[in-house]
Amino acid sequence: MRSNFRLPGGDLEYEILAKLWERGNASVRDIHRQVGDPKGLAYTTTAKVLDRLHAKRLVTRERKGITFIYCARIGRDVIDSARARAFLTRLFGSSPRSAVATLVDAVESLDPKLIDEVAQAIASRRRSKNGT
Amino acid sequence: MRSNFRLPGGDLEYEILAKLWERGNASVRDIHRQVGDPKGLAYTTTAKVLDRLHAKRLVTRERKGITFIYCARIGRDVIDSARARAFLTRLFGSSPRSAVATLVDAVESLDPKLIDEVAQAIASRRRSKNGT
DNA sequence: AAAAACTTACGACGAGCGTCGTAGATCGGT
DNA sequence: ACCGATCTACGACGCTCGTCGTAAGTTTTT
Repeated sequence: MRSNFRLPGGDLEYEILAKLWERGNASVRDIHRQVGDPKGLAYTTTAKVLDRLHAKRLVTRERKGITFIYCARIGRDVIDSARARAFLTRLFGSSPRSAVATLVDAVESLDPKLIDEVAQAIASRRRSKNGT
Repeated sequence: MRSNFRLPGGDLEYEILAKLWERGNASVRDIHRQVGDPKGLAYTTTAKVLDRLHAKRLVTRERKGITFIYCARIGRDVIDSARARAFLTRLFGSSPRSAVATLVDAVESLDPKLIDEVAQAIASRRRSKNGT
């Protein structure tokens, strides 16, 4: 197989994984305090999601007494790229060309300023590619 | 409420809707021949999806004898924009800035040529915005 | 030690989708 | 009129994900 893990498939999973990237490691309680609780979720919901993340091999966990300390196993860059590619693949479908314009429109409608960042990202990419 | 319909939530739904945009209108059989069958799906699968599309008010249908003739009710532009925004919103999460670079990377990794199209789309957008 | 608080394990439910199978209605050819 | 082909309706199943509740240990507090 290509990869050893499965992507976080939902928003909550991703958000919790993100918190793990941010903190380095954390217990269910920690994550719950920072993610689940503010959303009004039950403690066991947070625990369950962390469990699924573990089943997907996205995180490791280590016992510390009765508690598990979770830790992201896959880097943010890896997941983010894969996720972005997955989104784009779905969005582009069979006609990438026409989807590009739609995508740019969407970026602009979400936040006009972001367009400049896109342009900038492309520009710097080109600089580093074409020597000079 | 904001909108009168629900977005196609899955890839098959979207693909079938796309075929409807392409053809203007079609029966289940038509769509099945062009989408479902090539994928090895059962006829009733195609029918069911068209049914769900109808339940989501994305298509209209009109009886013609015993058969239904389906027709897209919402324009492709509307759906595509909404879909693109939904994707981006999920992808960006709380930090749009950093996600932009990831997105550009992903576009490039899928097809390097697409980057040029993005740049072009942005350029033309700017032209039409800043007079001149 | 007994009670209260906390931890993980696990089953469950609903909703969304892809996917069928079956049932009942209808059409068409012989 | 009858049989087979075709159409729609609908319930079902598997899977994913968010969401809980409960059970069963462990730790802490009193």
